[in-house]
Amino acid sequence: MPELPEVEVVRAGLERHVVGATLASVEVLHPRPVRRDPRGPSGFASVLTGRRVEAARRRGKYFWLPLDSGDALLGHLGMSGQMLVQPVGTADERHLRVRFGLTTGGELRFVDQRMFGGLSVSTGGADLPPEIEHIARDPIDPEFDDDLFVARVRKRTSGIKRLLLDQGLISGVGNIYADEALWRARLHGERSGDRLKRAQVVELLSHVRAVMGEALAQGGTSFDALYVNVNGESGYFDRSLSAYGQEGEPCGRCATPIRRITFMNRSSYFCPRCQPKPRAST
DNA sequence: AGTGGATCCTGAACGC
DNA sequence: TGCGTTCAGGATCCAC
Repeated sequence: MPELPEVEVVRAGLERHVVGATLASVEVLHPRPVRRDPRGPSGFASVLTGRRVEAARRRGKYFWLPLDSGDALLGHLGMSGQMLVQPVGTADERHLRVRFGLTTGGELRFVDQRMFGGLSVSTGGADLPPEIEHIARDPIDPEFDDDLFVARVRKRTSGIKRLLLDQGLISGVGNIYADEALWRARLHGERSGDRLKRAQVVELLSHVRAVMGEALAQGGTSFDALYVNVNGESGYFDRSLSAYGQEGEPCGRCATPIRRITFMNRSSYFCPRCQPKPRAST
């Protein structure tokens, strides 16, 4: 489940291994991953063929490769996507969806089991693809505006976990790191934004940064074989998790068993003692 | 405009 | 053994 640290590892891998190469061939093996591209699979392939990759950039969990045409190849890994650079002749991965032949030798491959991710060509999107203009900066971005984030959170009545997952407010935070940051901040995810003190939101933001920073230092999180970076190497961070996936395990602070509840059709893990559920009036 | 729930997708894990 | 159900979740879509 790639979150921002994993996507940054992928971006860095693309920068190192793909920038400077020309896409000599493009082969779409499944239409779904290019569903966002209005050109369709064949148009996607033809507009990319022969283009040179000039950079590798990222905002939140999106990455894009500006091209010598002024367009950009925009991508998102979804839940299970991978960008792999493989030698020519490497056996096809079971869920190989798109293959790019590179003039530098080797192939860039988009592999995605569940196909929540995808690729598309953004017209004139070299600087910031218009498709992702609504995505906020991430908290690692030097231009992230802390005061603006705090102010916006404190005007919203949604639960703080939903706000952390709102990519228009803050990008790059997924389910796992949201739970970890909330545990560190001792906040229940259902606490409404407008009822949090300014200092509570500031502290929560610092925990989000810390969790991301630790994951980035370790090369991203991996919980199963689904996430692999651009070279096919998995990152490991899972031993550091305090809340996510820890149902029934003792809280690291107070030893109360961690609980799991369903939220937005996914799981939320929290300590019922350190992170008390808000009362209806609070 | 903000809110909250549904939806997409595959395959591993689970229950009977 | 086999078949059906549940679960995982990022981003988008939609009704209110």
